[in-house]
Amino acid sequence: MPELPEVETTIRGLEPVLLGQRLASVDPRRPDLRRPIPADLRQRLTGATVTRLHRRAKYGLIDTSRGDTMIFHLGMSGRWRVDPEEIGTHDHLLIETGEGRRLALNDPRRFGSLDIVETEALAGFAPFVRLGPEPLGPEFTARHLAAALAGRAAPIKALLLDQRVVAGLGNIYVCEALHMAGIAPGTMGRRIGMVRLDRLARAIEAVLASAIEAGGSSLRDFARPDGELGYFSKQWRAYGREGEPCHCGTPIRRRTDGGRSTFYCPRCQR
DNA sequence: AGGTTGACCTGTACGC
DNA sequence: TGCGTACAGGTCAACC
Repeated sequence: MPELPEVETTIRGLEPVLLGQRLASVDPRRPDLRRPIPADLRQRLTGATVTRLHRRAKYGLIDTSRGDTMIFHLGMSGRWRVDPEEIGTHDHLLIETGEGRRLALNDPRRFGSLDIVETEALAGFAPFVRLGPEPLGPEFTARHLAAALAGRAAPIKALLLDQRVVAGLGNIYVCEALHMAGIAPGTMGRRIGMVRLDRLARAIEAVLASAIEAGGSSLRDFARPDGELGYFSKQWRAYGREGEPCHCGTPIRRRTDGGRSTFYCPRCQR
């Protein structure tokens, strides 16, 4: 679930619960997820007030009045549960706010992460150092793609999954953007000219924007205690649609690249 | 250096 | 019902 639009929607859903609130308790339930959870995370957050929630790539950022930022990554299976009735085995971090709201970071596969860094030092946080531009920001253009893909022989699908090229795309939205742009996933990066790169950049922006909008339109569902988000209406044109007709009528195909499924239309995507 | 592969974890869906 | 297999939205280290 968690690619850029899902993290963005998560941040927007957490905002009404956390923004301006004092963190009455912050309780890691295990020492690590994908990597160790900083031992001082609890102490640095407890009693602090949340001043801002934002996002970089697929990372959620929670700033506090003490000059710290908690950084969470949802991995493959992470989500925040709001006011859960019970705490389960995969609730790895518990938070209670000054007004008694409770949050649980739930992540069965534990591919996610939790970190805390000084807000001023965010740019130096190791996973951020080499990230490419935000796809919905001003630096992301066809020109940027041209520079990033110059001389690259790897397939465009792999290049778009590389967070150094552009930050925040995952398997679903790469498939969707390539389908929308009419580019075959196996095309070598260096073989894509400016006209198609321009189409690709706009497709990426459009796919992400509409996914965020779809999430945002049902944000009130976020706070359901079961944690089900309910807004993943499957409006995908290619992803998960093997055998179903593309808008051109040709059945969508699925293949495996580097262990990941790729969905594409063999007629529309060249 | 760039490109590719496998490992990390658990849950779920499906075929027999 | 039970068992085995395939697969899942992400990174990152280790290899050619």
